[in-house]
Amino acid sequence: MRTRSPSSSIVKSQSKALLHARLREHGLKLTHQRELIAELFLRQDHITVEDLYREVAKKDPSIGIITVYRTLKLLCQWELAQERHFGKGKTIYDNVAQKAHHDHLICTHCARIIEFENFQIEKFQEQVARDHEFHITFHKLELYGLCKACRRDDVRPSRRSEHA
Amino acid sequence: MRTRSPSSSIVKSQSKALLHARLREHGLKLTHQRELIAELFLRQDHITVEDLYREVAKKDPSIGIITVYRTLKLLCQWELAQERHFGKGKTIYDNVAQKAHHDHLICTHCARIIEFENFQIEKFQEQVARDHEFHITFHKLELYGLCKACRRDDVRPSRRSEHA
DNA sequence: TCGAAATTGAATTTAGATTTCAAAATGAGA
DNA sequence: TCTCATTTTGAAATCTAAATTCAATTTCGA
Repeated sequence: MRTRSPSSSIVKSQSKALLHARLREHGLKLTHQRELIAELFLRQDHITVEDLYREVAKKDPSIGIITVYRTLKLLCQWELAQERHFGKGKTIYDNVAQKAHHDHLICTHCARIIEFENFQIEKFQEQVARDHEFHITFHKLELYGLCKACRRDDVRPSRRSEHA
Repeated sequence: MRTRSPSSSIVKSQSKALLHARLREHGLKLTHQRELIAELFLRQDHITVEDLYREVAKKDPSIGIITVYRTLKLLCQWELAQERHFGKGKTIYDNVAQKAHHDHLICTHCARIIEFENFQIEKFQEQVARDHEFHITFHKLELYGLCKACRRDDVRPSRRSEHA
């Protein structure tokens, strides 16, 4: 798991304050479970429930995976997290608290996910929306294919073949 | 369910020939189940397994939903269909046999799906891929928000209703 | 037509996610 | 600080889409 640039103690106090504020806003209680789950979640980029649960369990094995589900759901409501569904598998939760929206290049061979931002694309998306009198609240752009490393390995696209 | 412009008899014979060809290529057998499922699938734009199963059952109630799953999976392998996951719910299968790739505007209120194509966006996607030495095989772009009608209704986000 | 091989459908299984509910924790007011 | 209504928790049960298993059936080349 990648670590963010700010030291984790800063992230920790920031995220705790953020969490506390949101909880108060909604008349909810600050439990140590929520605190730990949110802190660990906000420290990384994107994670599955399973993986976050595993991280949480390292610090406090008494916390159940259901609480992880529930807390992530809360974070989504408050737009600190966002659900993402790559394929039919597990849901991935993106940390959207501390950085701008980004899109993904997804390697169908090694499953590596590369993030990118492209202002031009966003601009044309807005144009499309205007053309249809549509109001965009969020978007998802995923480019699937082979990453640099997997192209070099000359892996022939195992099951899925060309399409673009 | 929308009907395509070509008369269904043309679609039927086209899809039958297409299916037959693909089956032969892969040494698979042409069963009347596969024929019916593929024909009904290729006649529309996008559909869930459940809905396609219901359509199939109208013509032949003896066909099981598992066969619909299996046949759609085959169609995906041959790129006549493409899996799509809007949210965490059921998988939607897109009919990609007869038309160019398109992207989607998705209304989070009424669940209406508007298709669009934008050459400029595709161009910049290619640029992004080049920058990362990535080879794109396919992509998914979904713009979520409120459609024209739902904006006008000044609706507050409630439960989402049926597909248009 | 025959028979090997593929396919089918029902039942079972898997896996992610949600619901239920009694017990425990939280926090606002005294 | 203490009390107690309210919220939250964790385990188990449940739900759902989808995959797997397997005996019976169908297909298709010889």
